[in-house]
Amino acid sequence: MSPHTFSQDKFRDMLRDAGCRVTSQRLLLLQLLYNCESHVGADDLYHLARAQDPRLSLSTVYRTLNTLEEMNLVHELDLGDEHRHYELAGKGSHHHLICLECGKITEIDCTLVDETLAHIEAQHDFVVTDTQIEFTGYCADCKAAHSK
Amino acid sequence: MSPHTFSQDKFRDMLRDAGCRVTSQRLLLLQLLYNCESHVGADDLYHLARAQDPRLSLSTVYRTLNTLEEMNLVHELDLGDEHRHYELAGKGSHHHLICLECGKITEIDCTLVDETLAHIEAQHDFVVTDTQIEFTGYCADCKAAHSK
DNA sequence: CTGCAATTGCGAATCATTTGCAAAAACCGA
DNA sequence: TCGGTTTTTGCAAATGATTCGCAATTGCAG
Repeated sequence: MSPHTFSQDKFRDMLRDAGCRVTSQRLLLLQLLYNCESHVGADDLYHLARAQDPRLSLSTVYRTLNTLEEMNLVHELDLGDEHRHYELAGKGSHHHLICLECGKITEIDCTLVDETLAHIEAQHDFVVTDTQIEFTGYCADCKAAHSK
Repeated sequence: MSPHTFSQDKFRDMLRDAGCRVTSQRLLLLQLLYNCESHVGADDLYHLARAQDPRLSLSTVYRTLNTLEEMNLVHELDLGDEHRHYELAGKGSHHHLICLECGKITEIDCTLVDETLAHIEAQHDFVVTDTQIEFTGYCADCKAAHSK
């Protein structure tokens, strides 16, 4: 039993409900995404996964991530970074503060966003299915150093 | 005189003020960015530019875009798309509605955003230098077709 | 006008992500 | 439980966007 093993049955059901096969690779990746405090890159996930299943390939990580995205089990984040990040759907918000100096990414929660969203939907006759908000700048630790 | 030729002198000054050399390539690219209704990809810009200067290279487009970004004359947008988009700083907001069906990107303006921003800065002791907000979903034209 | 440093163009390199294909697994029904 | 069928996997090679090395060209200060 690895640390933090989550009921595999839940993942099994999620996969079946979405009409796709339950494989050990998919279960493992879901498990890892679940254990992650927040978003991970495909490559990070690959290395984490290899620790438990050394035969798993990077293509499988990408393919699985795409599949999970299509069935809305994970969300894809396009941070300003050079590669995509992913997070299990339902965990945390999709709003981030990105520090230009140290690169730290902080997840934020903001009630005003819901209001904004309602406003947008009404005004533009648009159905919003996903929201991504990023504020780039300097975090508390770095802003002093930078303003100098 | 091409249509919409904007005072090249202004661009010339912007470049000089930023401490970099004024080249015909940079002026051309700035001009094109200025004429664009909104954001363009590097490749789009390359093709537009080749129409006027067939010897300009794609590397130059990328290099120029990066230079202009560093001096804050253009903003880089990371839409969910597979490649980056750019827009002249000061033009339009950085908030977009992206339709998952037809791919149309609509720029939006939202006053609530400023409020949200002030809130964030205060609460997280973070200095925001750039904001990027994306709402993904289905536009007026596509939502009927999709909900079926 | 001259010389040096910044910029360009070209092609080759890189990096993340995707794809083709044969082998391996999962699932459905008997 | 056992095949047969279909989906998934692993591997290696392909792709597409972006960057880099380097020699040739250009901008600009003196």
